[in-house]
Amino acid sequence: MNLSIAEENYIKSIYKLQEGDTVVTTNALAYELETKPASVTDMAKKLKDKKLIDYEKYKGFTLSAEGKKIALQIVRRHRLWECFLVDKLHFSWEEVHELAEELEHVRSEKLTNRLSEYLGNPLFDPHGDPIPDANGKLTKPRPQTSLDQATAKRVVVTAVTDQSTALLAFLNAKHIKLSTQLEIVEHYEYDNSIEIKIKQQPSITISEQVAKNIMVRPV
Amino acid sequence: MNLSIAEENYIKSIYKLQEGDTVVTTNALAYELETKPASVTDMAKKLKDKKLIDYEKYKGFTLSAEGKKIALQIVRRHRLWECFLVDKLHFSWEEVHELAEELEHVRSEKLTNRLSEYLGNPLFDPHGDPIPDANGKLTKPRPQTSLDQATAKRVVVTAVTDQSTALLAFLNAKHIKLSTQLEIVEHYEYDNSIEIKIKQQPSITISEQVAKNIMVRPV
DNA sequence: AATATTATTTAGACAAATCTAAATCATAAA
DNA sequence: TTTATGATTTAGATTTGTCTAAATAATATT
Ligand SMILES: [Mn+2]
Ligand SMILES: [Mn+2]
Ligand SMILES: [Mn+2]
Ligand SMILES: [Mn+2]
Repeated sequence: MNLSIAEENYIKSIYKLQEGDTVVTTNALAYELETKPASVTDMAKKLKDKKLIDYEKYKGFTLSAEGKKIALQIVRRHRLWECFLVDKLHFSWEEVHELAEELEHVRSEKLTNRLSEYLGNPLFDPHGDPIPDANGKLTKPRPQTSLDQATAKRVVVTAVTDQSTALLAFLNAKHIKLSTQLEIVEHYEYDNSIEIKIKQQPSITISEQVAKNIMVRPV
Repeated sequence: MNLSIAEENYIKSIYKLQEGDTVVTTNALAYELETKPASVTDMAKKLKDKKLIDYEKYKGFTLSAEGKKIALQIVRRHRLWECFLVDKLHFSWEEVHELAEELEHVRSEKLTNRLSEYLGNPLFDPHGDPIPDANGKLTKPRPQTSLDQATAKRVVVTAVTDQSTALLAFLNAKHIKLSTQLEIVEHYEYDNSIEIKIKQQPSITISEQVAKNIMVRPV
């Protein structure tokens, strides 16, 4: 199966939107890929012909087994490159997504596996997302809740849901990154903002919107 | 200047063929890029419009100053990725060209410079070719001759001219790589074959064709 | 149930990159 | 200097991925 970069991007986005097995709609995918619904319909036909998606007119689409396999390979490459950029080249986590978006399209199993080995076969990328192994198997995600739902007093950051540059830059400015330990000082009912403290630093208050996008686990 | 991958490949190939300032012909470039002369003419018009080459119908072409600058950036990325693949991921030198052919198209100065730094700002790639610095300046190539012209008795391998997988695989099998020290034992006039010895190993005889493509310097 | 709204598809067009076949140019040979 | 050969360009097509505008289907509202 020889896929173009465009086809790979579609496959990956369908995978992302589908979460489990929800049907993906034309408009949602167009929005995700910053393209137009008409273009999505065109591509849907191509991917259906290649048996990578199940698709009936007006009924939305989901990845086929083969499509899912390919999606996991792309996601694997994407997340491994993100690890490389952060761990080895010392990029900060909000910079790496865009670069990985291109690097992920270099299709070489040997390269991918060597890279993984070189990085110590990491299980999670810099944003806390699990990295599929060479067989496409995902590590079971660690038990986690969003920061606004957390009940424990001391938590550690495991992931960031919204990976917009804006949020990641904000977190960077506040020195909140993956594995950062937070102490939840106060939960203000008025606007659901949360006061948190990172050890050795003065406590800060973050909005509900931010807290919703920070995933944490106890201790 | 936003170039497509195809345009970048053309620029790089023109750079390669032009060596100094020789005019590049349509057919030569078509052969190099494994495409057809008609396609080259089409692209020549585009690159001329973008002022990356000087081109008049039927007169061949050369890179403009801007084109040369871009070529050097692509070459820099290509050779740095080759270093990465060999030094860090332990690929052998005959495998890396193809992968670098894709990785070179990720255009990010920051990534390129970080990668260079990470590798210790290497001056030569795994095939002995010089790596342009961030300003496009090339290290003066070391004084070298092809193995069949060498006069010194003991030489060290500095580059390989023909980078076909076939030759590189042959050299690999004979344990000849960059920086390998060779002792020239005998030069047979009959077919211009050369008997060489790598320390600790029985001597071997290589053909003139191979010797012509191995560059060496004394000591 | 009829109508309005929104989602999706179709029709037709365009740019990029390629190709084949035919035409044209440059030049080497006679 | 004419002719033959090879190199190069042009004309016209094709594929891929995209778009706008119009048509149609699905769904929500009255
Ligand atoms: Mn991508
Ligand atoms: Mn990520
Ligand atoms: Mn390339
Ligand atoms: Mn090289």
